[in-house]
Amino acid sequence: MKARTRAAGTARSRIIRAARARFASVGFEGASTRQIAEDVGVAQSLLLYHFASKESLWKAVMDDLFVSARARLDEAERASLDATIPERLMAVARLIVQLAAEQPDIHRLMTIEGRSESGRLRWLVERHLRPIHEKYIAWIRRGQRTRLIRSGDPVLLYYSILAIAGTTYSLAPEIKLLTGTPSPPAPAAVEALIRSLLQIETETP
Amino acid sequence: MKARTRAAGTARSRIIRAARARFASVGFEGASTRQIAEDVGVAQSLLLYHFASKESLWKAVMDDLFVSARARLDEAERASLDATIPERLMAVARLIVQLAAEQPDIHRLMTIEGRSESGRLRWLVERHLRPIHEKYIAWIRRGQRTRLIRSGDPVLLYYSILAIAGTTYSLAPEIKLLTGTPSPPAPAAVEALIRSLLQIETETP
DNA sequence: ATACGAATTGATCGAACGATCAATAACCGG
DNA sequence: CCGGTTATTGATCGTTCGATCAATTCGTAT
Repeated sequence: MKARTRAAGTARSRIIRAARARFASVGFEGASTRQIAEDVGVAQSLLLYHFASKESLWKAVMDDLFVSARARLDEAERASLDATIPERLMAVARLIVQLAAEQPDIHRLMTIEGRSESGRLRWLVERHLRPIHEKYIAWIRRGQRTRLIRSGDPVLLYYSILAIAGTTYSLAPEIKLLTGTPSPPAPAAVEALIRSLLQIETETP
Repeated sequence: MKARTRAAGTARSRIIRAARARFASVGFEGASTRQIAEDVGVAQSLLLYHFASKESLWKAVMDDLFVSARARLDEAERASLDATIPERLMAVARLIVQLAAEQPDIHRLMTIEGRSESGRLRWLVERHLRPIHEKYIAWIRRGQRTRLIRSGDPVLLYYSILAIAGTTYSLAPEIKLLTGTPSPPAPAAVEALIRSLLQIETETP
């Protein structure tokens, strides 16, 4: 009955992969459904058969991205259930760095979309960002109350984590051109920087 | 002979301003010369009269942005000539935060373009980014040699400064939607975060 | 005032855009 | 092997894209 054919699921998911790359590269308005279809090797009309419109394709890309990201975040949370709040936060930060290194597209997509209060941004905030962000910002607040995390605007601290992790890998081509270094910094180095940013280590200042 | 008419200069610069906003909003490929011309209130053909092509308009936007930014950076350097290296770096960082707050477009443009080793990125790196970045990365190295700045990859540290300053203000719409807070963090708070990131304050760990 | 160069416009080109639709190919339970 | 659902294609619509060009207005030096 509901059994998805192998070929169909494959085409659909390959379209999503190609669309993610295009959207991250040239933005929503700059990406063309014809170009994406050509990347995959299918007709452009197939794209609009699986996804009713360019916008719903974009939403499918974001869903695909965040569903898997949130699953891994939940896993990281469960694995650190009996640690202190700062260490649980670092476990999450470690995964964020890892995700940014694996898929720099995420950060590019977010930076491109976070620019204005568009309908797409509103959709993204309510559907995916709010559940994630509010939880970890609350964590930061809890850590600050017990002086285990440095003081300061929790939102600023949280977005600084995302910023460092994201730009390090999303600007890799620029950094490579600039320094000649072929490979970006190791996740461990980025994680160490975030740890010192939050001043997680000692109990009292 | 060479005297530029007032109206001409005005139209040209108004086109540059509108183009910067559009490029920052929807990227190079997503921006249309017609839309930019409409924003300014002139014919689309005037746009291609002042700038030979869409790409040369983009380059004019970048030149305009970086010429003024570099002038202010030079000024900040001169004003801190007799301070220590870490404090000179913080003077520069302060200005970077200020620039990011005044013109969040800069960071969006850079994130969008820094994505791939395109011709435009190469042009930008050689013409503007390299002279700026290499200087301050060298400053970080000098500060690290005398233990006045925390150890670690200087490139990672430098881009972390840009990342924190940039995303704080370029993602302001997203943060506003998420938290309801109408105004982004004050530059002073961002500057303080950067200072602690570089661990500028004490002499020995 | 007038003549000349710079600024600005409107019309137009071929190409590419998102979207729609009818026709065909592939799949699979009976 | 058949019948119906699903997947895929090719043709086409109206719109918009970057670019070109001739025609027109504007500003200023003479």
